[in-house]
Amino acid sequence: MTADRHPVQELDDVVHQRARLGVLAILCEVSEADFNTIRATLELTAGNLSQHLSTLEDRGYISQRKTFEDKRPRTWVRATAKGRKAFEREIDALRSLIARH
Amino acid sequence: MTADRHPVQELDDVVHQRARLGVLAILCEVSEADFNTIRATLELTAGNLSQHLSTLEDRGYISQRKTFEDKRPRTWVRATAKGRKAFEREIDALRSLIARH
DNA sequence: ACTCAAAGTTTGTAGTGCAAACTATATGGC
DNA sequence: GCCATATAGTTTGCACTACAAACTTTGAGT
Repeated sequence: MTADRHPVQELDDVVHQRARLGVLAILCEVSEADFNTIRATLELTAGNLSQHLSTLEDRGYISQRKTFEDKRPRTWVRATAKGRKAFEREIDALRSLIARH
Repeated sequence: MTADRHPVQELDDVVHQRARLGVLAILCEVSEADFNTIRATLELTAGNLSQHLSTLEDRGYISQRKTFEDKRPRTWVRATAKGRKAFEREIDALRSLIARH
């Protein structure tokens, strides 16, 4: 009788957060997205997004690429393999949560 | 061109939290559960669960029924209609998130 | 009586999430 | 040229949250 864990226990706190979940969701759809597109899509303030990206980067879930386009700074973001895996795990956990329902 | 909102924007912060999501998930499976069963299922400390239940109660998502059984206090918890609806909305949002994937 | 256990609640602290304020560069009037 | 406004973010400061440790209360064992 293995005490099966409840699906919510498989959730990663870094991933299971509204803004960051949105960021990873976007970055798992497209290979790369720029700061402002993410900001607008999720309707976050720039400051808020900036911090969440740092958190995700510190965890190795995303990478940021700072470029200049038309002499203006522009930040491109992409999910790392680790980040994609973490997102997959979240999705799996959510799937089993929904499946129970 | 309606700027469709991203699914994560539909997530309710009170519901979209590991512990509370677990509580609601359990309470939407069974009509009533007692404090310690929830605590053990989700592997939460009593103090932690106590607070999350208060949060959910303040929001009107659950109701608590304090009883005495064998002269020992025992707390029974159930989801309110409002709580079930909130959980449904969360599930719907998660479903569309997963669907995109 | 004294100790241990059960069932929670309250309290204190560390961490998180958010927007306002700030930095830096570019563009448009005048 | 210089000031105002815009763009693209980062840093800072505060309010809130989440967690566990400490506490409360009653019961059972010896």
